Amino acid sequence: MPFRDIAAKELAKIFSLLAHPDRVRIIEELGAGEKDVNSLQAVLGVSHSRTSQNLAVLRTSRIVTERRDGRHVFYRLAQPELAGWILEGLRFIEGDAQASEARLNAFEKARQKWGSEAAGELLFTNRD
Amino acid sequence: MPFRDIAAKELAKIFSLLAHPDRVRIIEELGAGEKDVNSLQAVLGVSHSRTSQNLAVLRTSRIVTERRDGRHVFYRLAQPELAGWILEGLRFIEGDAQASEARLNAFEKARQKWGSEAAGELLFTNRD
DNA sequence: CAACCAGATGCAAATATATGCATATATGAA
DNA sequence: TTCATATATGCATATATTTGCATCTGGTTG
Repeated sequence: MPFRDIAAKELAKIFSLLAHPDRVRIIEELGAGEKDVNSLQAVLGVSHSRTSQNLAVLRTSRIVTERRDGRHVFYRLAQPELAGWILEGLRFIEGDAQASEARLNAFEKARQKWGSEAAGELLFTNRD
Repeated sequence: MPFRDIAAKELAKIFSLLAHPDRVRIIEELGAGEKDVNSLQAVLGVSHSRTSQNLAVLRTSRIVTERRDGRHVFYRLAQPELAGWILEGLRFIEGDAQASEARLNAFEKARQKWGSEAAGELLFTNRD
């Protein structure tokens, strides 16, 4: 298999790891610093099982790493720039001229929110 | 639904559009300029139907746009920077310290190859 | 010119495979 | 035992891949 195909396959796999709302949220949350499972679950507003399962996906693919402290397990991004890269991806959504007003507004808010926190600072400091 | 969730959902959807080896390849090929379906099919080495259907996915989500000329349909990236963004994603694969030698080599080659073409120039001109 | 043929592309149905989610159960530390 | 987290199972849904057919276009031939 040519290297292009290998690379495309690997990259596609990475995209598929990110192709889940909960996991996007998790990565963005962790962009602000490490958090334990319980905090994440509370913020996401989903079941602990679901949170744990999605963390398992990210952990298995080494997108996040874990640190145990007593009964709590704290997760952090293995590569913090990843959160920044994901935020940058928001640009392409915004760039979609056909996007609905509501959608654009949602992203504008999201960008302000996330942009003012942690990883967002990498990208949005000199924009707008 | 809070805007964070909307945004995460939309972004996850975009990731899922990219989470396919053929589509990654297509985007990278189109990063070098527009191409017709036949050329893409030849380069990818997959059936025309598969090529067409993956193009449909990208077309429907307005990641690519089409232009008809005679019996040929030429596709191009709606947002050329997208290819650059994807290439940048390669960094996170390379950054994975656990990655196998073979995998790293494949990516090194891919980076050189793609990096010297079209969209790659956006990113890799002042690196290495 | 009309009929026809072939290339290029799109689309659909059938099947295979993968993914997500909830429920239930397990581990492990205090 | 209880709290925090992880994993297993089973089912529903979604996605991918192949096969076959429909459509459109341009050139060719009668």
